[in-house]
Amino acid sequence: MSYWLMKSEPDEASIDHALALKEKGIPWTGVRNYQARNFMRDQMRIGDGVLFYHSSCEQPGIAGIAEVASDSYPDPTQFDPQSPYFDPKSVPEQPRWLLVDVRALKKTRLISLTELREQPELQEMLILRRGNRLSITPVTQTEWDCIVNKLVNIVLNQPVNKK
DNA sequence: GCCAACGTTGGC
DNA sequence: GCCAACGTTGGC
Repeated sequence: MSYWLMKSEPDEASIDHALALKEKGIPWTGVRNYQARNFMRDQMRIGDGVLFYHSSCEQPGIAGIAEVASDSYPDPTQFDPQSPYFDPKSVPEQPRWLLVDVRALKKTRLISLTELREQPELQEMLILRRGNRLSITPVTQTEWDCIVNKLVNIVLNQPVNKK
């Protein structure tokens, strides 16, 4: 079991959108980076903890707690010519892009990058590294504990990532 | 809108 | 397979 940080532009899929679809989760469409795809394809497991991050917006930061809700499967938007995520080079026989469903568990107060940078436990966090653009990054147990227990300080009804 | 960082493309 | 040019990301 692992932990992840996943970036979403709130205009497209905010924590509120995700919470509205809580039961089934939201399909994490639009990842078009091989490294991020490989995380979903090779390493994510149902029940993994997810830090739901709002990016490219007025207040970037962690906005909620979620969990991986499905195995990986082909991203349908790659085959849709009307979609901004359409990839003409991908064919259904051999889909290039995969996604997982993400189920939102809790909306949190917004944890800004500034606040994250202040934490000694988070000095090595990938999202805080200069120039990091990866939309999906692994999060360590220490980083998860710091954010969930110390900064957010919430009790999850349904514990993430505990069997 | 700037720009650093880094991924992708394509000519050779 | 190299690598310069170009495109994208995303905080500020």
